[in-house]
Amino acid sequence: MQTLEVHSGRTKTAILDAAERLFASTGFQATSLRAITAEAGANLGAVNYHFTSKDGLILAVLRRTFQPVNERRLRLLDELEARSGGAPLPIEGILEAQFRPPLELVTQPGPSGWYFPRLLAFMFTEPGAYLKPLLQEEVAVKTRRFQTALQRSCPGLTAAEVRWRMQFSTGAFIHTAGNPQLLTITSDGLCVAGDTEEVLQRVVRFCSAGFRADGGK
Amino acid sequence: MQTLEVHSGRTKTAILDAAERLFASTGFQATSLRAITAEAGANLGAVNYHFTSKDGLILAVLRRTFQPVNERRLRLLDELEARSGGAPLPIEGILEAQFRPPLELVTQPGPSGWYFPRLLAFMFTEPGAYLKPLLQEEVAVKTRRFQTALQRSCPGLTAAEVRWRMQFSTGAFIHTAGNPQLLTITSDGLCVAGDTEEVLQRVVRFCSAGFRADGGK
DNA sequence: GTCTATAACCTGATAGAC
DNA sequence: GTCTATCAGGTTATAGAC
Repeated sequence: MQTLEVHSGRTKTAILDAAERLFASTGFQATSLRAITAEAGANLGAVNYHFTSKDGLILAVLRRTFQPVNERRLRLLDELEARSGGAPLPIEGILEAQFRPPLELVTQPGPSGWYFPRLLAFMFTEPGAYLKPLLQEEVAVKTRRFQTALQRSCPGLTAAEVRWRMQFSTGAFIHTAGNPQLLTITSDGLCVAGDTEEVLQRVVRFCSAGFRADGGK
Repeated sequence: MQTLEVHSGRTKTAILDAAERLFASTGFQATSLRAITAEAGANLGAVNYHFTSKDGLILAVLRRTFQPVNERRLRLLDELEARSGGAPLPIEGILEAQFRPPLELVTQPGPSGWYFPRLLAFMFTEPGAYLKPLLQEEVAVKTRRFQTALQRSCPGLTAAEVRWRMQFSTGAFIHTAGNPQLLTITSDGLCVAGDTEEVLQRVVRFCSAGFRADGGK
C-alpha cells in the first residue's frame, strides 16, 4: 500500500518537474507532451491519466509553482504589517514582498533557472484555458491584499491609479526577470541580470518611485 | 508588366496583412501557415515562394511593422532636440517619443487592434531565429539614441542604471498595452485600457518618476 | 497505475502542372 | 507567379493489455 502510493506519486511529480522545466524554457504550446514524458522517464499515457489533458497539466504546474510563492508573499506582507503597528507600510517593503519570493526560487537549490518569471511571461502572452481558473484562485486574493496595502501607502492616488501602477510594476519585473539574457544582449554586455538581489533592488527602486509620482488629473 | 507586378504584390501583401493580424492575436508558433493563407485568400505554396519559410514570414512581418514605428520614434526625438536648443530633453518627452508611435498604430484606420504591443510581447517570449536579425537592425540604433538622450537627462545615473530602467519601462508598457483586457479582468472592471491617450499618460508618468529616482549606491 | 499501440489530425515544406 | 497534391514528420488523446 505504502509502496504503491509512493510509486504512484513518483511518476506524477516526475512529470510535473519535467513539465515545469520545459514549459519555462520553451513555453507551453511549443513543449510537446512527448518531450515532457521523455525527460521525466515516464510514459506518454501517464499524462492523460494523471492530468486529463495538456491544459490540465499546465494548470497543475502553474498551481504548484504559484502556491508557495503567493503564500510567501502574503507572509512577508503580514510581517511588515506586524512591525508597522497600524501605520501605512513603506512602499519599498510592499514591492519587495511582491518580488522577492519569485526571485528566491531562482537561487534555491535544485534544478535552478529563472523558472517562475519565465512561466509568468508565457502565462500572460500565450492564451489558454488554464489562465482563468488560476487568476481566480490565489492570485486574486494576493492582488487584493497588495492593492489595499499600496492604497494605504499612497493616499494621493485613486484605487484605479494604484491598480494601473501595479500592472506597470508587474510588467517591469516580468520583462526583465523573465528574459534575463535579453538585457545582456541588447545592452552589449553593459547590464547582466545575474544577481537576483541586484535585480530586486533595481526594480524596487524604479517602481517605488513610480508609485510616488503625482496622481495626475 | 505593370499588371503582373501589381498582381504579384497583391498576394504578398495580403499574406503579410493576414499574418500580422493572426500573429498578433495568437502568437507565432500557434498560428499555422494554413490559417494565414486561408485568411489572405492565397495559396499555401505562396508563403514559401515569397518568404522561403515560416521564420522568413515572421521576420518580414516584424520588419514591416517595426520600420515606420521606429522611424516615427526617432523623428519625435529629433523634434524634441530641435526645440530644446542643446539642453537635456525632458524625460517625459523622451518616453512619449518611445511609446506614442506604437499606440498611434492602435487608433489608426484599417484593421485595428493592439497589434504592435502584442507582437512585441510574443517576440520577447517566443524564442526564434527571427529575433537576432531584427534586434541588430533598427532596434539597436533606436535603443542607442534613446539611451543617449535619457543619459543626458539623468546625469545622476550610470549608463547601466539608465539601461536597466529602459528595460523596466519597456516591460511596463508591453505588459499593459500588450494584454489590454488582462488588466480589466484582474481589476474587476476598475481599470480599462481602452483609450490610448490615457495609457500613454499613465505609463509616462510612472516611468518618468522611475527615472528620477536616486541612482542607489 | 503503468505502458504499448494506434487513431485522427495538423504541421511546414516541396515537386511539378499550369 | 500561382496552384494542387503530396511527403514526412509531428501533435494530442484514447483503447486495451498487463
